[in-house]
Amino acid sequence: MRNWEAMEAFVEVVQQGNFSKAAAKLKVSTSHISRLITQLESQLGSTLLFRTTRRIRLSEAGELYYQNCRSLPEALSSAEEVISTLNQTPVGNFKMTCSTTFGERYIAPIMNNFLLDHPDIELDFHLTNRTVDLIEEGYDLAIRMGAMKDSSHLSRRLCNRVEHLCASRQYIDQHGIPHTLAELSKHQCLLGSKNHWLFQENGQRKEIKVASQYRSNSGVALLDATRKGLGIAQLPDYYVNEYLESGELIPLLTQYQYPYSGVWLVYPKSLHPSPKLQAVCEYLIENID
Amino acid sequence: MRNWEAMEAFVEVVQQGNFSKAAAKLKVSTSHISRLITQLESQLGSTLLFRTTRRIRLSEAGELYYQNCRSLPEALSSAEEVISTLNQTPVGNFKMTCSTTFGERYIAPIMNNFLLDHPDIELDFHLTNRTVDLIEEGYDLAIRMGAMKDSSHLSRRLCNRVEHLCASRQYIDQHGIPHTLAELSKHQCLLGSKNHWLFQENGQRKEIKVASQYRSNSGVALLDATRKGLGIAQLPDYYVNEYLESGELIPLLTQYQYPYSGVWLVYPKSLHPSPKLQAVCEYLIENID
DNA sequence: TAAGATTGTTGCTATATAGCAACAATCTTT
DNA sequence: AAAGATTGTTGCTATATAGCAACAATCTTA
Repeated sequence: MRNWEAMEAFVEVVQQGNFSKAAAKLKVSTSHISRLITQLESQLGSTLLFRTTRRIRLSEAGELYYQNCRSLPEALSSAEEVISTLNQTPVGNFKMTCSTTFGERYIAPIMNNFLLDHPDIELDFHLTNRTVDLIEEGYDLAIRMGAMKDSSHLSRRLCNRVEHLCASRQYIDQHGIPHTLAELSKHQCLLGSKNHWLFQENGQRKEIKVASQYRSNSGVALLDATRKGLGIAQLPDYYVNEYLESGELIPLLTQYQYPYSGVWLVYPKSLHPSPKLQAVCEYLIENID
Repeated sequence: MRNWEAMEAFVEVVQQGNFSKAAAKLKVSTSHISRLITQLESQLGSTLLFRTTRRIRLSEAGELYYQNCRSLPEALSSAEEVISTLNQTPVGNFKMTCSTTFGERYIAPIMNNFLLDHPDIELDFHLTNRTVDLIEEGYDLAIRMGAMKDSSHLSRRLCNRVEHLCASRQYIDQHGIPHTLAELSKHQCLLGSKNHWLFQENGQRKEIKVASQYRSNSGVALLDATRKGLGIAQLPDYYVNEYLESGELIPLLTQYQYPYSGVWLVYPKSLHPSPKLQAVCEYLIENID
């Protein structure tokens, strides 16, 4: 770990012409400056400046060292300033992901409006039902169904979604209506990305693993299979609301329906969230309904 | 005083890909690295890198900061290297001063030989009888008659010179020979740069202030005045030896002659003398006789 | 699948450090 | 010419700091 502070002190001493002014500028004591310079000269094995009690003069080595170091403090300041301006306002590239249908139907319109208000933000919006590794793949934000527990992420509830367990009239006519969770094992269960269904029994969250001969990470495919009577599926309200209303699909086991299958904003853990992330999150929460 | 070490730690972490390797490279503990990064992020008010326990990834702010800072460690290293090579061997510009005649007659020939052996040294040799301010005017070395006491300089004896008090035969015939120091006040005293003469009485150094109607900072002028019988002068042996031998000038008060009126190498105080200074001093002392 | 290895973080403490005050050496001013 | 102001240096001490060890979270390997 090299002696950066001594270098900065030296450069400042040269520019100010004496130790006292340099100390004042750097907001440290002159004794500190004095010791830093002495130490620097020791490390370099070279006298950098000759000093009387009143005046200083650069040695040839000091002149060389100064010429090579004078730009460094400015460079660091400029680097810090860039970050500072980045912190002032939401700007930059924003990479986010969301499940396909929910994204297309709800998130994309909100984000597009957001971009109209924030022309300095570039959006990179990946719609996929794959659960991506945020940090690994450099995402700023994911919108996930159901909260995830992960030591390196934080999450924030975006809105509440109900997942409806349902089947087509045709399927019910053939297989009957299940009345308990246990009865599900006798039915054709159509699974999505997760290999369990979420219910609530006596106020307790309950994850039920069901055997399945059908899986798809596409809600659209799942919905189609359900409508064609291939089995029972648990689908978010925005897929099935219209079919439940029309009576094409029948809600099942509603007494066990989990009330808060939330939609979450998930982002990498950070003590200092970027303005762009904050702005996007606020805007989404504000405009989701 | 800005946080240079944290910046260096950050750059190293980015380049090494993790905290541990960066710590090893910088020869500090990982805990130190961890705290430096945390502290840097706090100061900048921005998360620079997202970290799982196993992997890190730059945030947009981190990427920007890295791009702006990556060259700084190299720059400092290179500055240090320049000084290091400067320390290896005597090189560079060497500015020195000496009294005119002594310089012309003794020092210049030695320095010219020195330059033949050291083509990398550029000499700036000022011959003057003015007592220059070494530090103020940027001199590396002065050659002075008589040691000087000064808190901001060091000195080293180059050789011994005897200052002969003498007068011309013609002057002695007219004014007689002084036999005591007190008698000098009755004589015409020709003064050089200093306004006193140096003697020894009972082993004690003794500076005698003499009234004078003639002063010159030029030894040549003083010698000429002495030879023409204008008065008594105290002159270094290299001015008068030939005339004392020929009998043209008569030595006076030899029992009071100060034995060690030395010639001194005087240079700005420094804990780490430059190789060029050391080389010049050694060479002069080696070759003065 | 489980045990071991490796990662970054945090509490505790020995160590290093920075500031205060006193000092010596000039320079300035009256 | 003398007193006061200002400079850089140094001893002392309160404070900050860096390393150790323990830890939690993950990845690797058998």
